[in-house]
Amino acid sequence: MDQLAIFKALSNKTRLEILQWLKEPELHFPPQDHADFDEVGVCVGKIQEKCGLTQSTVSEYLALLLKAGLLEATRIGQWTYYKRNEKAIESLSDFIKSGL
Amino acid sequence: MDQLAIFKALSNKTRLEILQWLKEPELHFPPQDHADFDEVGVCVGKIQEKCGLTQSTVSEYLALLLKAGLLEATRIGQWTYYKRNEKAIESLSDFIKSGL
DNA sequence: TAGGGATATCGGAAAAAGCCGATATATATT
DNA sequence: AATATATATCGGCTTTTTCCGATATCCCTA
Repeated sequence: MDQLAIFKALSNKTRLEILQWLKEPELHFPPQDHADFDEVGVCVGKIQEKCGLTQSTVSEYLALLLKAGLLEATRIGQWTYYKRNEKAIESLSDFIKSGL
Repeated sequence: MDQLAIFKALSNKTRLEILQWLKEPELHFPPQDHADFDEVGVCVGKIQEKCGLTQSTVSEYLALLLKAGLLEATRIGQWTYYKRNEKAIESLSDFIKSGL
């Protein structure tokens, strides 16, 4: 767990929002067929629409959050679904409380 | 509490280290006269020595952590002492656990 | 009130991050 | 195999961050 990489990933408004949207996908994204929110998360395209940034930027943001360990990715067909890594987020909280 | 400002403040190796050093000042700084670690913290000069960066840089880093709410400052004579704002750090941990 | 030490602020050069359009890759369909 | 769609990667321009030296401010003591 690279805390510096995690904090860098979190030090951007859009990336913070993405994490928060993914907390309750059904509240922030339209219903999706063929993929369960809780199981695999939300696909890149839907996240991109919500962000209002270009596809490449959002893809890079998601890759960064993934690399920091805050998200998990699942490829299904031509879609990549991203969801939160709740364990990592809890670990971060614990680290701040006792290690920071 | 501006989470984005907080994460930006934390997204730097030296600033992270400063926060961690200040957690146990007696372990990381030489004993100081006329000022209690627990009460007021550590003065800028000592933190600067430990960092190995210039005085201006460290002063700015401390100001940034202060502005983010993660540190508190006390001026005594010509010295400014900085210590952790434990309440803010705990709030951050809580925010990550339940709000992020 | 003059001088010295501690800290803060300013201006700038270099490095990194933010975002984009173009292009590449992967998968599905025909 | 050709095409279409979703996502990833690349190159580059712009903005922000990093970190410095110089200078200003604040406070103490002579």
